Amino acid sequence: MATGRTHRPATRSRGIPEATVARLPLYLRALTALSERSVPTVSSEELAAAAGVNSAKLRKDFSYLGSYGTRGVGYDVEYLVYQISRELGLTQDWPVVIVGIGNLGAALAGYGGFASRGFRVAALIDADPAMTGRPVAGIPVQHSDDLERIIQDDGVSIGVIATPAGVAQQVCDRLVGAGVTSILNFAPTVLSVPDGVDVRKVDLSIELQILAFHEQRKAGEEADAENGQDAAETGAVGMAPERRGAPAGASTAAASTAAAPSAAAAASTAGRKGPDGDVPAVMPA
Amino acid sequence: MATGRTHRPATRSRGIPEATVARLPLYLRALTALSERSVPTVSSEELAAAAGVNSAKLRKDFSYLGSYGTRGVGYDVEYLVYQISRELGLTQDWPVVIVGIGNLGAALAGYGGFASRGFRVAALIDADPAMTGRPVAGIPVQHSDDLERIIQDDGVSIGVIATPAGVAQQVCDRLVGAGVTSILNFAPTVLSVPDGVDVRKVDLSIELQILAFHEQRKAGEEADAENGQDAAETGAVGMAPERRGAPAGASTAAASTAAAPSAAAAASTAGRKGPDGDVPAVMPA
DNA sequence: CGGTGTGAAAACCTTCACAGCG
DNA sequence: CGCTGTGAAGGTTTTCACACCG
Repeated sequence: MATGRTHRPATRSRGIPEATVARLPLYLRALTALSERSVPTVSSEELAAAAGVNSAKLRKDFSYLGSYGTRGVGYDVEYLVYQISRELGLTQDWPVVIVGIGNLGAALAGYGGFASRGFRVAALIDADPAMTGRPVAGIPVQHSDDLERIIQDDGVSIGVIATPAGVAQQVCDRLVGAGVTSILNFAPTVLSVPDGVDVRKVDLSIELQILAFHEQRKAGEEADAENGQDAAETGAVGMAPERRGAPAGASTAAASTAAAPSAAAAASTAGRKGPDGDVPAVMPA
Repeated sequence: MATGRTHRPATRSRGIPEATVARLPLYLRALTALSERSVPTVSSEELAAAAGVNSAKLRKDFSYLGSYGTRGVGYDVEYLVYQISRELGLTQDWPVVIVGIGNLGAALAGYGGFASRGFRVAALIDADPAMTGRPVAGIPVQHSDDLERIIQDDGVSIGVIATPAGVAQQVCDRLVGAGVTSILNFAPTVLSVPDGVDVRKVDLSIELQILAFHEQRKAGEEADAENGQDAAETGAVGMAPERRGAPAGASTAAASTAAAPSAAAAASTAGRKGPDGDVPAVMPA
């Protein structure tokens, strides 16, 4: 799903499938909510609904952890919370450092969901000397010169990168060099890391792009009386810009973190709707 | 995956597999970078490396879009940028509203990766009157009373929810009611939406939990000379807090992995409805 | 020759449906 | 009876490997 390098071809013997691991946090969240409301037991059906999956999947997932339910009754909420927490490694405390204290880094620093799950923000690190010492979410920002020392002193094994893309790889290298073996990357870049280091990435714009894909599809369907496709190949195959010379219009912007415009720019050449600001993007019925 | 409800059992005829759609943005990013460096063509091998996938997968992915390469040569960078952009629906402008302007909402508002891919932040909306009118990332915050009007006036079909979990569902309902058909949810809650509405979620703490799982596994491996598993079922079945009526005496719980309180501990002590809960990045409702 | 495009095989994940147990 | 736990079926995704073409 997100591992940068790291092949891990098959999870060892008692391996829990990746897909299952990725859902355990969902179950845990739903269970924690039930626990707060002092609900003692829950059926696979109910819990599945609360977690947004179907019950067969949930039961199969739990079957990888062991037989923790009671037939005819359901699951003991507290017991399951404990089992899943343990499986996820949340019964221990994980010190985490966040590197890059911009808007996003600050948001992460203050995110309640970390602390409540055993993740302790051990340090905030930024390369800007003007930030040094300033408290963000109650934690003083430290200068990146001290990165290695901080990692080692606190025994940090998980690092969060929230820097601009341009420096993400070198920050990553330093983190890894200092002993970090898991990285959560918010910078829109592919990080390369040695074997044994896990990388997961979160790219805010990727999710939006996936939504746009489906959104576009919806729009197309409406007007798809006889037209076979999304006008994909209908008459489009030959309508690309100019293959060679390319538009190259308003490139080179070097916005903040992100890459470049060009994507949408290329479109302007083609026959699509006007790229102006009033495109009626799928009006509701 | 992330769809809250929405079955979509099979993508229609000309359907591109979901897994492929999810990777198109990665390719696009890599291609955009090449385009900026004026690289004219690229092989599947090179592009795959830049995008962090393997080349067979990339070629298969592209084969769903059509035959856009040249055997013996590779792919024309500009041409591919255009084709992928079009496929993703990025050749048009997508107005987006962000609801909940806390730390995270503010970070999203200023995120360069949106604008550069055809997403225009049409409005920032918050329920706190004190925020109203205040510019964030250059855009004035509007009050949530005007939510419906804003959506309709701007023809917004994509909404981003960055509110606390507690109000996410009602914000969602209002967005959908006003015509939004795609939602990107940052609140740690399962949203339910009517058919035809897509929901994708990003949960910052889930990614960390998945990392913790693997991190724990690494730690276990080191000391795994003869010990079969993570002590998972070895003798652990009876070692939960108190199970139902089970004689809690057995095997001193928490002896192995646990020992440190935190997530599980806090949860099992019942009560706890406290402070943080699951709020993403702040802000009152 | 070099590299794409793609059937076919393998791996993985989800769903079904029901045996079996509390 | 009700609900878990799970083999087996079905579907999707990844990988292999090679035919084919510029």
